[in-house]
Amino acid sequence: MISESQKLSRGRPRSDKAHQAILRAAIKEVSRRGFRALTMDDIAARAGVGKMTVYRRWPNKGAVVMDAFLALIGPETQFPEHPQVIQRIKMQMRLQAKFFSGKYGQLIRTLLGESQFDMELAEAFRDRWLQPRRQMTREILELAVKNQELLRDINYEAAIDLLYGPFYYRLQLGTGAIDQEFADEIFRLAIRALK
Amino acid sequence: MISESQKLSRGRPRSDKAHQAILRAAIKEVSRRGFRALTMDDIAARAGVGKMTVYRRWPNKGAVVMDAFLALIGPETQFPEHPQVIQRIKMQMRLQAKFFSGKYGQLIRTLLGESQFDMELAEAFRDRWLQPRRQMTREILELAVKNQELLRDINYEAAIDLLYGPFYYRLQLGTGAIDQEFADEIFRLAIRALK
Amino acid sequence: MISESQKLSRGRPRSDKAHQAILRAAIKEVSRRGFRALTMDDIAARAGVGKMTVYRRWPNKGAVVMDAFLALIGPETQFPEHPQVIQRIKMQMRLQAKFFSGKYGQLIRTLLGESQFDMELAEAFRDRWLQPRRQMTREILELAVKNQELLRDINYEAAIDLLYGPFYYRLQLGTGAIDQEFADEIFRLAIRALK
Amino acid sequence: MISESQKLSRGRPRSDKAHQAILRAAIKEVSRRGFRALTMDDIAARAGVGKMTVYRRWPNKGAVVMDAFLALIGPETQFPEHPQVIQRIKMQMRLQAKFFSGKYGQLIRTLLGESQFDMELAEAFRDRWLQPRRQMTREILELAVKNQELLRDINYEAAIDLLYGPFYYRLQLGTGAIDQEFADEIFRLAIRALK
DNA sequence: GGCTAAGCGAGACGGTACGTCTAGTCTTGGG
DNA sequence: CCCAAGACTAGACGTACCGTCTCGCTTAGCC
Repeated sequence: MISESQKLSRGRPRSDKAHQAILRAAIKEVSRRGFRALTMDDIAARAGVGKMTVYRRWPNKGAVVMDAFLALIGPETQFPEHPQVIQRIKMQMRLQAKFFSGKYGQLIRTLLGESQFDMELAEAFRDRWLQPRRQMTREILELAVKNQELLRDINYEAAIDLLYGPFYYRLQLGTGAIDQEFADEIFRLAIRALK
Repeated sequence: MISESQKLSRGRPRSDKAHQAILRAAIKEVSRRGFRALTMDDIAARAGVGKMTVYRRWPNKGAVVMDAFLALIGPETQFPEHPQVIQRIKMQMRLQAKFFSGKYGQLIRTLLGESQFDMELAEAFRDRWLQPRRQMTREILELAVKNQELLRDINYEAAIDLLYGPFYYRLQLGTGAIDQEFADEIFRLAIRALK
Repeated sequence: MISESQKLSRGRPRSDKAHQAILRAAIKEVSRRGFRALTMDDIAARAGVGKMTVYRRWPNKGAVVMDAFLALIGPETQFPEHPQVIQRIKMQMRLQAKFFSGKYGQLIRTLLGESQFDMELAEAFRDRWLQPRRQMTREILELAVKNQELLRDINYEAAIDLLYGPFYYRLQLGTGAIDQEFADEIFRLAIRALK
Repeated sequence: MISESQKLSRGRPRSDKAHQAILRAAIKEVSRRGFRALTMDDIAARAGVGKMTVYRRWPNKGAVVMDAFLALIGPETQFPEHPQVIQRIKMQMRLQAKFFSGKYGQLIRTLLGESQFDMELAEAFRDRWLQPRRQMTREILELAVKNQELLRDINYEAAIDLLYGPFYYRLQLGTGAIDQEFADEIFRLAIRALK
């Protein structure tokens, strides 16, 4: 936790309005022009903000766009409820398929690509996007094991890689469509491997 | 073949020495400084070559490095022979695990990352690196089906994604080690799904 | 006088301590780093004062430094007494020579240079530094005329320019040393022209 | 001398067209907007040139404008011919008065002001603008001495300071008009001191 | 003794220019 | 027509400073 002493900090407090404006501008501009063509000047200008205000908060455009992405669309792609627990995974995989092939698929590819050149970005992607979803998947798998829907003694990490690896593979390599059919087939195969 | 028409071209022929020097320089520099920090000037200077000479042959640094990569390490990671055909996949997956976690893993990550911003690079990666390996895998799977080592009616594309997706996933996302244990586990699960 | 109307102002009165601290900081920092490298942030920080407190009192760093300069060294370089009135000018020119070639010569150059870009600063320099000295010189010259030490019908403005122009010329252009010898020679020539 | 070996230098030679365009742009823009408001981007844009091309040749805008000034108007303000040699100085002083009070007077003030903050600039001003004129003046004075128009044993440096100091003093301090009357009066007084 | 207006230190704000860097192209003389 | 060298245009980068604004907090004089 950041200590209370920082609450006592003096001087003008950072503007939340500027913060939000920057995130909105980042998403808007990255959608309009793509990540590479996007510039910090663009973001600042579109947000009606000085460049320093952006750099005070984020070290580079990758970090801005990552934060914007996570703030905006993090809350989506939840695991829907379902009486039969492993079906929750299937449902979420269908959502993910739709998500990856839609307008944000390109954005994820971009962030993932950029992460290869920026360790902090990679860490943020892992910790704030990937891990929460892996954790949820793991809990569901554990429950399914307890319900005897799946084998005991699953290697959970490998199992999750098997379920989701193919999605990111197709997203990045473009070897085929990411649609409901694909999601269902991967789900079918992976579950077959675990049952 | 395009060679004959080039024989007719007038003027000084392109120097193969320069070509090789550029590829060597690209590999050397990309290893030393990383892809992002690498510049075309670096490559040209290290190769003792004018920048024009590089641009005459490749449109940007991604393309140079991709070519250097494929020329250097394309021949490796073959599918070893094995009497039981699906074991050839297992063997190759072990090789791939070693390869991905070694010094060239970083390079692949980089090229893959850069591909997200450069369609031509992505295409080159798909066509010259990925597809030959997928094709080989497919032929082996088809042979295994014929030998009744695997089920009939396999969705080959999905099957290959299931086998290799987890490798690229771990390579890019860094969610775990890529070692022989991992390779064997993914192989075991995927084959179990197909048998 | 404006003082009475200010007495009526309500609220917290301006802190004289802050005022003095700013002037001291300005002199200290401008000596240490030079005028160009000096920033308002520097001055405020060194004075232990908010930037607002500086800007409430002066419009820019030129004005601060000018005030600091005049407050600090205004009282110096007086015209010494002498029974033969024109000798007072000679004495003062020697003082000025010492002053211009000493540590404050650089500061005057700087303020004069900055004045070329700032009308208010130029005005302040003229009205608060130059004119009092020109006025004093004029009175001495008039007295000398009355005493028949000099010709009647002197063009006083031109005469003063002749006396002091060479000092500022050497100060700014650096064409030679500004020492007692120089002062005496200029004095000798100028007086010769007026006698 | 810069050695001949530089003539052998390889690569594309610096473009004289760009060089001239930059100097023209600098003069045009500095006249239009003033020195402070002028920016390197302006100069480059107006010259149709990349910023690097400007920075490759000059370290800052002061240096560009100084070079532009000297290239453009250096050739002017010569010493006219006259049968009585010291009259040549009078004539030149009238030209200088016209020059200082005209459109380039402001530019000289500016360069002189900027020189207070930039040693190289000050040096350029001294060596390339001031010294040639001082040298010419000195030669004329020496000739006048030989012709017995002036006293023997003149301190030439002080004499030149006496002649020209008042011009720069009025230019910089604005204590009065710089017109023919002023020029003639300063000339009359200074020559009276030397005769 | 409480009210209220202005000043206080701190530091974030919008803006602008800086000087550096890289990309990809062009221009030399020479092979 | 290719080569090495290096200058070219274009434009993003991240830093610095400007002069203003916004906090929570004094510090006075006036009721």
